[in-house]
Amino acid sequence: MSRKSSQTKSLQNSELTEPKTAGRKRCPITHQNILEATSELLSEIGFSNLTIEGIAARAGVGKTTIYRRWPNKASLVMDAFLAETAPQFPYPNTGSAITDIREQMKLVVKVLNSSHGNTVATLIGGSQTDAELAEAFRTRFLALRRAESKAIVKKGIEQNEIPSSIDADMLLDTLYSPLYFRLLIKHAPLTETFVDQIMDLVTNGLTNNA
Amino acid sequence: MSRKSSQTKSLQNSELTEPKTAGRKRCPITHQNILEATSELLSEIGFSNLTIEGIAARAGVGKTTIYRRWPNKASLVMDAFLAETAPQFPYPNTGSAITDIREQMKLVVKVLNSSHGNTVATLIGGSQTDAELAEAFRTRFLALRRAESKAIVKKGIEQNEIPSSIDADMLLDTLYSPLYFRLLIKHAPLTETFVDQIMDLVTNGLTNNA
DNA sequence: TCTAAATCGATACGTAGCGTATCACAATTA
DNA sequence: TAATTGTGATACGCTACGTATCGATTTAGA
Repeated sequence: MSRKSSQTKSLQNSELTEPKTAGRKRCPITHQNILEATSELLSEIGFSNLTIEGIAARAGVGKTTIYRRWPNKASLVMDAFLAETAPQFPYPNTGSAITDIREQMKLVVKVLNSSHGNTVATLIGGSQTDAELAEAFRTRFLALRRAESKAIVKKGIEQNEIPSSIDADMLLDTLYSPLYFRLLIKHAPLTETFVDQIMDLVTNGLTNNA
Repeated sequence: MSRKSSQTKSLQNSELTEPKTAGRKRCPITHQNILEATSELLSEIGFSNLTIEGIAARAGVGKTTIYRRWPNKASLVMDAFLAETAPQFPYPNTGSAITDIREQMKLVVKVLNSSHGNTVATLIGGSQTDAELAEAFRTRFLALRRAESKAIVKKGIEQNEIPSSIDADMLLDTLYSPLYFRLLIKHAPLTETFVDQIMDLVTNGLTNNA
């Protein structure tokens, strides 16, 4: 087991405190090319059909270089996905927390209906047999949006739009899960109308016939 | 391309109208052994790690025999899954439709928390890169339970528990998706309490602070 | 009873991608 | 200049794919 000193190789964002050692640097353009090739292939053929050799070929890079920089496919794919998708989910800020959430849900629908949707689906799919990918998806993607959403729920509670007895995780799961479920199963279309229906149902309730 | 006359090979349930031709019969015990080996391996290692050769070895069968009977892995896995799981989701019949659904959701939680849960997750996961598996999962598994559920919703509307304006598919997606989402993402536990919270939220609504 | 048809398990085949190792060369630092 | 590290190329053994072929076995019908 040879020790490679500067090996980053992780699911966290790279390059925090480079130890500054001798030797040739890793080319950042190569890094970019690999991430782009991964993104392209991911949306074209999906996670499980993705091969390191295929990515290397598309990026014009030796596959050794990829294995040197990422410990596994999941890690690479997650980096590529986040680099591309992180700026895609801005949170609106209207006066009402409920309206904020409703609008954000419609934004999620837009993204899930774009080419990114297939990627998200394929990542959740791959997570079912790749524990590292699953962990990366939870901590590096979902947890971030969940934290934002919880802040809005908190605002809603302070503004008396949402009862303080409500469990935020439960509420957010109830609102957002149907979007992901339709993305994954494709048994019914994923539309903005669907968002409105869910939101109306959850705000008014069945007994409060709207 | 040699023509094999009696080849069943489909995602529908086999043996409808056997053309009754000459030649040796397919051994039904072999059939059973293959399905059982598939179920075992599926819950042990998941869909995408499953190999036909592995199944053949476990079942004590030549892999040719499997390829002769099923067109692909998805088809075989779906047959194995349904043979094992079909009788697992009985619908309760209390007086109230809402209560029926609540109890059935708790039953689903039980199943998803059992070893079958891993299988369901792995099937949905595999569906993201296998269109045939996806189609089979929708039509041979989900559609059946969805039909049952819709009947209960209809009963609920007739009994004035549920407003007639409600879209049944939307309602059922809102109720059940969070269960599957927690199964797939594993970001929070899947409990009967969770079911109660969802049901309370959807019946009372946010404004009707329960 | 004999013949044609179909299944059976076993085995071999070429193909693809895995992850590792080794190479000569290039870039960087001390 | 010398030591160190990254780079792309190539070769390695491995596993599973899906197909083809084999002799043996079971079955239906003439």
